[in-house]
Amino acid sequence: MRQVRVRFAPSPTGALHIGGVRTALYNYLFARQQHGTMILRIEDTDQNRFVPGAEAYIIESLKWAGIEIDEGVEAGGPFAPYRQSERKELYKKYALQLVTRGHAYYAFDTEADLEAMRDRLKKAGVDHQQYNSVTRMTMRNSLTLSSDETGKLIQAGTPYVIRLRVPESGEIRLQDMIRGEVNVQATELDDKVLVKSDGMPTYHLANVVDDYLMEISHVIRGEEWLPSAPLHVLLYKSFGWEAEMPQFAHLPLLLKPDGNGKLSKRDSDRLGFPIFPLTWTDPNTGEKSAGFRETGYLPEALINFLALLGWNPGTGQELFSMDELIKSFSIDRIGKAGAKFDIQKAQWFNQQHLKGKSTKELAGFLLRQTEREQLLCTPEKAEKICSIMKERIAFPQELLEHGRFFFGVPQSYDKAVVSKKWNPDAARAFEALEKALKNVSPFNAEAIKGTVEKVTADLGYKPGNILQILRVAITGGASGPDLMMTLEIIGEEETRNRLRSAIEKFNLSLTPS
RNA sequence: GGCCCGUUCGUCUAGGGGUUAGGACAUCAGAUUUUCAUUCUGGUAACAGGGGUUCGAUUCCCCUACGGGCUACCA
Repeated sequence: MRQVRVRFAPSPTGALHIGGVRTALYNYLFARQQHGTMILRIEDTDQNRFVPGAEAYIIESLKWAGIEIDEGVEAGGPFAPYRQSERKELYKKYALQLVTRGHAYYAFDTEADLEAMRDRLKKAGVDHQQYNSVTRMTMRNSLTLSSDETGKLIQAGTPYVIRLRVPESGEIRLQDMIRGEVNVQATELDDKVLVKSDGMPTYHLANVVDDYLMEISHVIRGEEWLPSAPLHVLLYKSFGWEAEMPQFAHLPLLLKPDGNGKLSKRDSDRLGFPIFPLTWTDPNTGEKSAGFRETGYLPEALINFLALLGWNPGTGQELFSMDELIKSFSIDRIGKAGAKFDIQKAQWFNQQHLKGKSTKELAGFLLRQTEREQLLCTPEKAEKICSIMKERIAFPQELLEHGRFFFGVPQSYDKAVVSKKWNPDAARAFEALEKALKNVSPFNAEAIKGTVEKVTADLGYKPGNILQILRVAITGGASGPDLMMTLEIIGEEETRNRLRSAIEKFNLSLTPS
């Protein structure tokens, strides 16, 4: 068994898509489990689609997600450079090798020539209008031209591409780790361009050459590459690298939550959830797209969610840490069908992972939020708040969003509860409570509870009748964390203040002005 | 159009020739809770259709339908 070496090879054409994160994750899990190497290679062979900042974005995203790179653009390594644009000359050399061996050829056809050919075939009712073993003999290339003519054209600087010479017949078989055997007739393949007229390799050439050179053992990538996998196999054969050919695993795609099709950026805008790991601003349009990080997702939750989209451990376990995923992961438990992206499940994972955090960690989140808004909060208070808010939140920012009343008098009160529950009895209870609370020492939840019970009992009321309106008086809302703990955190003085001011305001709301 | 891949509750999925087809999210109901959330209990809900093979098919085979991907000098 050879040393496991896998690569994640995105092209820097924009923000890293969440599907890309999953592909990277599966590569990473496999690498770690097999004690192999995880490589990050940047496939920037299309200078037209290059987007500045995209590479840095990819690196930062992977870092945030906890996907560690052993070798690659930033990490370096024995096979540097890891950016294909910096390896340009290399590919040309290999392409020429193919030409020499008769597996590839020069083609001088212009855009118009190609179009004319496709038109002609279309009119003739041919199914695939491609540059292939039947059409190539009608085109301008080194197969139809004499070697003299070819040489002259190249000498003269005529633009040319190098195309793969696909065999006229035969079947190409490939063994996919997820899909089993996949066979394609050679006649279905076209003579793909290997080197473009700008001298850059196409994906197919660069990918195969680099995977060979970098000694990649397993190619784990999205299903969109399955149709061209036979072509890659053919390339390995043409180079004589069959023995070194990696094993392939083509992952099922991530689909739109509703309707059909691949998940795309548009869905994010349309349905209101992120599709990128980090917030991304398109440098060309200035358009901003939401990120999972900024939306409040924990990286471990996103990873957990993504891992289970297309793979399952077979044990029923749903909650995983990265280490657990590494232990349990296996390629043969990856499904074949595309998976719809369900943001609700992602939220659930976030909630679960948030629950798994210690109160101290959560307090850290809260402290950062209060700092940003310049609210006063001690670490002790933050921890107390977090301990009672913990079970109620799905996102860290909800700590403050749902707990704003810990830091100031409510700006408004739940009108429905006030009109329903505010009455002379409640007013009497409030007055009594305000006085009684003064003597509660220490001012803790238990003692407060006792006082509330005593006050209501003395007046002959049921606690249930005033507790809800009490909550509204303190927090403004009809729901929230444990009320007695809330009072403890707010403290005696502030509690009594809010009681007094509530009595005033509630009475006012009773008399219509 | 052609080629390739796929199809179990609304969603993610387990399972596999004979099962009450299991779990999770979502949803609904009940319990707990002063309330909300949590938690607990329970419910609704699926093998795309048609042919084979077989004593028996959701499971194996074929066809159809549907979905997806690819079909660039993009990756």
